[in-house]
Amino acid sequence: MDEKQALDAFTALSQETRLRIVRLLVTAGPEGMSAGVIGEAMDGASSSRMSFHLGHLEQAGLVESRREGRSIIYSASLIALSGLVEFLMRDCCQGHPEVCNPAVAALSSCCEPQKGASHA
Amino acid sequence: MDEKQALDAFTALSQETRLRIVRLLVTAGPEGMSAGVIGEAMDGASSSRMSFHLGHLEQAGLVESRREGRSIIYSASLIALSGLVEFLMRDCCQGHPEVCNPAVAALSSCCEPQKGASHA
DNA sequence: ACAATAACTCAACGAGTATTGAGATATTGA
DNA sequence: TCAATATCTCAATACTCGTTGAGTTATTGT
Repeated sequence: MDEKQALDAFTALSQETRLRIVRLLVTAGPEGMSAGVIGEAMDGASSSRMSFHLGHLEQAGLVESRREGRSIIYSASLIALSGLVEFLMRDCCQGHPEVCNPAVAALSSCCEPQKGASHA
Repeated sequence: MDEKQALDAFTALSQETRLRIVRLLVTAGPEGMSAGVIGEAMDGASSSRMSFHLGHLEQAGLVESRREGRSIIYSASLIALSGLVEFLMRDCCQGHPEVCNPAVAALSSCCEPQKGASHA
């Protein structure tokens, strides 16, 4: 994750519809959701609007897509989201681990950390 | 952290100068840096430009300021950054902890997690 | 092949944003 | 109080972004 990628990701996340899409796809997990189903969840957004935002998110690397029949299925890229978090918080505790730990605790609360997870 | 706060934060982070300021302040820790010193680190940005971006970041809740003599000292709000991460990644592993752990590992690598940290 | 469904592409409009430069406010030391 | 330093405020400009509506491409079942 370099600065340009991070800027693209934050730009993508700074728009209401796109932020909602990403959060929806984060909860949807690896199976993802079709563009049409996502559009209905976004107050019935038009197809061109969904296409614009989903394309934006894909170009920013935050979501991935695959075709399944007539539908295109989108899913969140957890790798990209992790990289973004790491980019933003890198070197957050130079000499002060206590100011950084709230972020670790917040993210750890999402799921039980497995001690075996490798450390990029 | 609600949706509006998150959108403001991502908007603030989606601009090159502001993203650099936040990352600089994250590494600077709680002591922070003066507006002038930050401006010099931003390729000598003009004072009005720094004021605009620092004000934007403060309004978004990502940085805090205090006056010290003639200078105004800015520091990153780790609480806000943690809240943002948690908002983005909430419910990231419904039934699939393995897809969420890379994010935890990325952030944990920032500093050694202390097992005592309370879990918001 | 044809019709229906799902999603994408494109051009145009209106709204919001970053930068600049000049000027104003706050603090300090002599 | 005066000059110097540090930062903020404001108006004008150019730039970027989101939405809309019409049209296009891809896939499926008959």
